Amino acid sequence: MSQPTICPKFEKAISILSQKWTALVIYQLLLGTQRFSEIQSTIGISGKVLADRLKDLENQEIVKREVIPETPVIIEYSLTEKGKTMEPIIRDIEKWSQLWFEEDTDVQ
Amino acid sequence: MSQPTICPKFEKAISILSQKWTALVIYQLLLGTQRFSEIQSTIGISGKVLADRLKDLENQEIVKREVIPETPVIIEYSLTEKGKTMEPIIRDIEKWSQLWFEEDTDVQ
DNA sequence: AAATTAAGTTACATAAAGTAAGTTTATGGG
DNA sequence: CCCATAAACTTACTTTATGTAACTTAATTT
Repeated sequence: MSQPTICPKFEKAISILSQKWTALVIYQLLLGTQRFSEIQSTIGISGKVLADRLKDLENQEIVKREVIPETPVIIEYSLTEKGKTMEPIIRDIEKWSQLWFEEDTDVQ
Repeated sequence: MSQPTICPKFEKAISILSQKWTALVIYQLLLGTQRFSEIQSTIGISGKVLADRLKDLENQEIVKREVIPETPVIIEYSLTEKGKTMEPIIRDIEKWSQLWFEEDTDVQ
């Protein structure tokens, strides 16, 4: 007998969100446009992995990259419309976390 | 100047959900109680990693493990109350995926 | 006693993430 | 002109996570 199968669209979404750091990057960008170094120091991700994630998210059209020709050059990252529609997901995670991790001691 | 910091409860929730396979395991268990081998063959995870994930989720009290003393022994996994309250998160991901990945060809 | 079955576990291989130093590009100072 | 500075990466290398396939355990049934 054949196994039930998982919707490929859902699997795709999950594969994006289950990459380490992706959800935190999106969470940060929900606060508004940010620069590479801001994201990096706020969430504590390495430059290498952040560059990777931002490229992936750009390819997925979740994040938009803008070059500001100042000196030294500044890059601004922000969410696209597609990215902004992920807000309910992030907010639900936020709400759930507040509900179920009461004390700091629960969080290790 | 000090960097803004991320809520540790939120980070904790994210660290659970951003592990590979975790969301898919929970998604499966939202369908009801399932056995190890059912989860394994439906989502296509290796036995090793599934055993890991189920242990983690049990420790987090998201999943409940029940031994059915038949022969050979059967283990039933299901969501706890805490686990069930993750449903909105999973449903939002599902909705978002349906909205933004229109064609199978988008999904690689 | 050998075979069967579910739920793992183990040993080993590959892929992903972490770390720290280096690169690029554009100025502004000496 | 040459050196320093600063932001955004990149590279080389190490450590951790995941994948693969064979093996283990325990209770039957043949």
